[in-house]
Amino acid sequence: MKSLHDMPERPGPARASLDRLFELTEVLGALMQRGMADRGLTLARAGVLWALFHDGPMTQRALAAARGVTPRNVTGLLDALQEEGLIAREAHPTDRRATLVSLTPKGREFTAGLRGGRDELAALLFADLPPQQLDTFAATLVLAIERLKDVDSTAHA
Amino acid sequence: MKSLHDMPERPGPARASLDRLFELTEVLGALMQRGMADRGLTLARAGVLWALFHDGPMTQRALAAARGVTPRNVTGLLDALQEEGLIAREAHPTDRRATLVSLTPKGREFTAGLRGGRDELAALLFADLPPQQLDTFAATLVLAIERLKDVDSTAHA
DNA sequence: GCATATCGTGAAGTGACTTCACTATGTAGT
DNA sequence: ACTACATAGTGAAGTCACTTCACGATATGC
Repeated sequence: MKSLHDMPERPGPARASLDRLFELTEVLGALMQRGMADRGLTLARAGVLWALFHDGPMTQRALAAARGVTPRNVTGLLDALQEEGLIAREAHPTDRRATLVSLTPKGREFTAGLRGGRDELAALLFADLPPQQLDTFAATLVLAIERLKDVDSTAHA
Repeated sequence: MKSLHDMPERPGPARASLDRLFELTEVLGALMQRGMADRGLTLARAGVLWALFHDGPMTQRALAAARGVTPRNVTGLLDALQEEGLIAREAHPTDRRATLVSLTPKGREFTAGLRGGRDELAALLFADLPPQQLDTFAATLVLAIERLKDVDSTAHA
């Protein structure tokens, strides 16, 4: 008969894939961090710029929700970005408590550069792959993301 | 004739896959961080434990190289782990400058728990996938990791 | 109007990380 | 053996992301 402990001895394809995922997370994270450092800012600050680029001007509160961090943290990140001239704080037209954050021209230019870098990297990584392989890859990624989010939400309960 | 700007308008499968990768990096990172926080420690500290678990006792210098951080940082992480009773510093048998770091029984127990959690997650994510899909996925991951490392090393030049 | 929720921010603190300087020790080179 | 140099770990000081708590200013519901 098969022992309950037959499986754990061999890696198994599922575990191997997850380990690859961990490795990729590390490498990709490091690469992004380096890329941002070369451009003179940090991942957290770049994330704020990216959110503004995608969704347009918004309040700091909305930005905090979009980035999943505390409002207080957003204040600090924006202070730095404003110092660099990449974002601007304006008065909110109707709510005098809130400030409306938007990209300056310089911020827009910078963010367009980011987008270009991303597209370049995407081409470098995947452009030469057979469409079917890339499809399978993307579909599996989507599945993994979905299940990970599930785990996270049930863990919060 | 086709304009040079035909392509950038559509996302394209390569860019979509890379964006998924970014998303997964975020979600997986958040999940790991939460998992470690629940167990009473941080990602950086857990990484040190994991390295010791895999490669056995080693000097702080070796640990720094294995984790890709500065030796000074290792000192701080080990201080915390030693406080928790998860690692022990012993005198190096031949080199009196170095300290040999090893897992305590408590540290080994803890790390075995981590491994169990990883295997559980792997099963949850991938166990029910057709072998061929998982193979394609893993192979593409390996390719992406390899190319990312390439980019990083050439960028260092 | 008055209670209450919300917006941003000062104050204070944590964790991961860095660089620089310094001591203690190993390793040559002559 | 003695001098020169590299290496192991750590104290000091600082940066960045992030948190919680408290507070003043405004909005909003009743």
